[in-house]
Amino acid sequence: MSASKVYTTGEVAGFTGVNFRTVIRWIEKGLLPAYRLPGARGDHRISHDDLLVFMRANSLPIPEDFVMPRKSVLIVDDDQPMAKAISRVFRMAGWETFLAFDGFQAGMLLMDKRPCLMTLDLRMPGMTGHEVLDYTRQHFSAHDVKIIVISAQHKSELNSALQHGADAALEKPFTNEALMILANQLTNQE
Amino acid sequence: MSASKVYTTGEVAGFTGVNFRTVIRWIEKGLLPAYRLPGARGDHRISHDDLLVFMRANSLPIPEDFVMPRKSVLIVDDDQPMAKAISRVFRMAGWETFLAFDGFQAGMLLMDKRPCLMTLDLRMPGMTGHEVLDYTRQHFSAHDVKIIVISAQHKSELNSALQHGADAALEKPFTNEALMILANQLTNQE
DNA sequence: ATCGACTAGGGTAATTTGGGGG
DNA sequence: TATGTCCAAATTACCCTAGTCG
Repeated sequence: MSASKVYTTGEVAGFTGVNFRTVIRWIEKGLLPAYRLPGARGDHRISHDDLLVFMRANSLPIPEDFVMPRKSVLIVDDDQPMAKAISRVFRMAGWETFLAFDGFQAGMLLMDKRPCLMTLDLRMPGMTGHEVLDYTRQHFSAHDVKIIVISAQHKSELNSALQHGADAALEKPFTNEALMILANQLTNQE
Repeated sequence: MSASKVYTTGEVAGFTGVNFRTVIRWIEKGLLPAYRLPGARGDHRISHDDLLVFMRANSLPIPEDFVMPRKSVLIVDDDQPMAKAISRVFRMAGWETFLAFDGFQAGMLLMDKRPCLMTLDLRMPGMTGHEVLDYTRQHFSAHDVKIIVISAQHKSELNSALQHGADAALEKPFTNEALMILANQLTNQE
């Protein structure tokens, strides 16, 4: 149940401040443990733990966002009572919470606080959930944030959101337990 | 990404105006903190922050492009042709430009790219310009971004925006010259 | 004037890094 | 986006010369 997060060569390059070819050479020289995916290209994958050992062994600076931060969630919902209710549930479970009541706040907090989870109400005024999903997925290769879409809309809307990159969908009304189980599932298998 | 920029000895030599061998000697004497890449050669890497401290401690002149990144502007406008037209004007003047067509993109790009200027159309759907202004001002005490509000609205609206923290207002239609003069005024004054 | 320690920078060969096109 | 390969540029260690200063 503790499948550790793995990185591509490009992500490791970002963490270490070198070119991705250099990362491949480290792997080829046996300096950095990695495995390869089946297939013609055979992409390299580097586990979080192996990379940490490598960086420590070579005295490379370790970025703050590399060591897994405390569990934090960005709650995006224009319905403030609803947002606060969700926030309460997460805080009871020991999470750090951030609230956004419009798209602008959501975007700022997402990049500023880098939460590991975002709940997104599909009925946000002035922004379609799909655009947010597409745009988020496009910008988050390394840091990835898990996204739970929440809505009372028709099920097909939620399914559509899943196809646009949401990691899970929750139909209103839902129980606190269902929410937290989903949140923990998504963030534990990092 | 939070991976702060790191430099090679050659780049530091360029910033400080000395030979790269001298940079290596600074490092060897412990004057300038650095780490080394794994491998036979063991290239040195110097972090931006360490270099800044070093240059200040030794009263070295600090190049413009070292602390001050290239002039960049975030253009927030749901009217894409208008946004692209504005972008073109800035790029002609050597600026780096980012475009946001909704509030979410604007928030993300503002925190991610940290532009030194933002142009904001007051008629953004789903977000009132005032909320954006208030919220931005609230979050940007340190990294001040200058804000130009752009609108065809009544003058009182623009004045109201100025009271909410905008640094300048521009009434449509406006000339490219007026825009660039304003942009340069706002970003040149420290 | 010469000496000796120190510093900045040049030359070379071996190696690494990173860019470009497939 | 990632890979393998080729290639040019950058970087290192080592040795060297010239200049500075007491």
